[in-house]
Amino acid sequence: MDHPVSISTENFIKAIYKFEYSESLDAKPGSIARELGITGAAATDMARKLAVKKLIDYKKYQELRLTPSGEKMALGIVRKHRLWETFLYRVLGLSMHEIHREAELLEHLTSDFLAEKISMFLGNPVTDPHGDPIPDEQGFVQTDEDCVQLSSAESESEYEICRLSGSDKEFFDFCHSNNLTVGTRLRVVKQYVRNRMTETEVNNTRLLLSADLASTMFVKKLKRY
Amino acid sequence: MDHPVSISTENFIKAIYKFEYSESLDAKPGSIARELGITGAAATDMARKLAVKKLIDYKKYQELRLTPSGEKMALGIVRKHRLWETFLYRVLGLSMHEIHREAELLEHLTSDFLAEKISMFLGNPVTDPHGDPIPDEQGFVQTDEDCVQLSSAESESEYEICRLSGSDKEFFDFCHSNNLTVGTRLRVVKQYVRNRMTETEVNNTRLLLSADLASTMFVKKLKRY
DNA sequence: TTTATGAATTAAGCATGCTTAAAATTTATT
DNA sequence: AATAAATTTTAAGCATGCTTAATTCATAAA
Repeated sequence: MDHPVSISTENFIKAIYKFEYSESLDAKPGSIARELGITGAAATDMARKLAVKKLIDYKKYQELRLTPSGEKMALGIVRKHRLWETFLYRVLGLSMHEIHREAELLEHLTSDFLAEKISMFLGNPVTDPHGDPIPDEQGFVQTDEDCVQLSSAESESEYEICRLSGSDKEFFDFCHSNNLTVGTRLRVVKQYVRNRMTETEVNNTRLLLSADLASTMFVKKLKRY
Repeated sequence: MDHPVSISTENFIKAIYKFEYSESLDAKPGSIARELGITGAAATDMARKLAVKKLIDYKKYQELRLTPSGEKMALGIVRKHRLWETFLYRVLGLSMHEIHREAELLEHLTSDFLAEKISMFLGNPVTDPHGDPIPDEQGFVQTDEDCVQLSSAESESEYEICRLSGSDKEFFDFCHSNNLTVGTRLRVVKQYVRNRMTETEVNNTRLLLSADLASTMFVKKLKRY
């Protein structure tokens, strides 16, 4: 009953998953197409096919939504992706942007069997090096409710970085040169809603971050004791 | 100049490579098709396409032969396969038949970059757990000239197993239950050429091996001092 | 409310990698 | 050497995953 699917399908499902749970992005064919580097026509086409396979719910001109079985598939892919990232980072010592690039490929040809072996080897980690949660074997994600996108954090409050979900080298170069890592403390100065920017103070430096950037960074309110 | 190729193409190239250097197998479309589980028609079709891409030399009704660039590609895939096998065996502790199954998939989505990292991590090994040689980065294979297929070994001579190139569970079950590992000593009693069988004596036991089996086992003449 | 703009959809077409069925060719057998 | 058997090739067809171009639809602006 568990027919294997193509790499294209897996990437499509993964993109929908990503967009479904993003506040700033919608899961319409156009966005998915942009994400995957294909035309909108191809995305519509794929949407129809995946609907037939009961992996997504699809009504014309509406947003794409994963069915339970589609979501299960997405979580399986995300699990493999993040396990590989953790493994490549911890064991082979690859850098943050390298692990993403390699995991992006390996995730598709990794058996459930191998994923378990990797997970066990790593001591069944619950987050990857970015701080992103790793779904468990049953697809259960341990979400940190206190963790919000920096772009929607409260002004004039103290936070601690809990996830840096970016993937490209530029992102990590930026983080590195500003001493931004998981655990770094910062203060949200002001949200410029209209201009889609977030002003923060980190290490005595003011940073004005675009919403695109600020939405890949997750923060948690700092509780002082 | 180094266009990426599909997984189907990689497997096809790899099959030709395997058959080209096998004494008992020919590299004609039919054999390749059988190996890959596709029809002969599909194999002929693919042969024409790969010839256009200058990866193989192909003349109708003739054996398929890799061009230098095809061979380079084959060696790259074999390198990744054997590096993964070694890695999965040593690091994750998978068994002999499991490493083959997983490496068979991973090899196709492994970048040259990652292959180097794995190789370095392992201390640039020159053979995998089967004893098969791992081509180096430039595609150079360190072949052991003394190592021959058991099926073509000399009668009434003492040998030592240097490679067990099988891949399926049954093969390793057989090896295990007869105490056959790399390094095991054996005596070739007689080659039954017509009936394609090899008679050996190992651990005081007579074994009659089919040519199919005996050609996946490589042995080296024992030099006594 | 009408219209303009952007997005989604449909339609037609193409390359890949297969299939089955029929024809051509080689190889083996007698 | 003639014929039978096996293999290879060709031909036609199909699903996948894309493309471009034309069309339809939704929405936001006038």
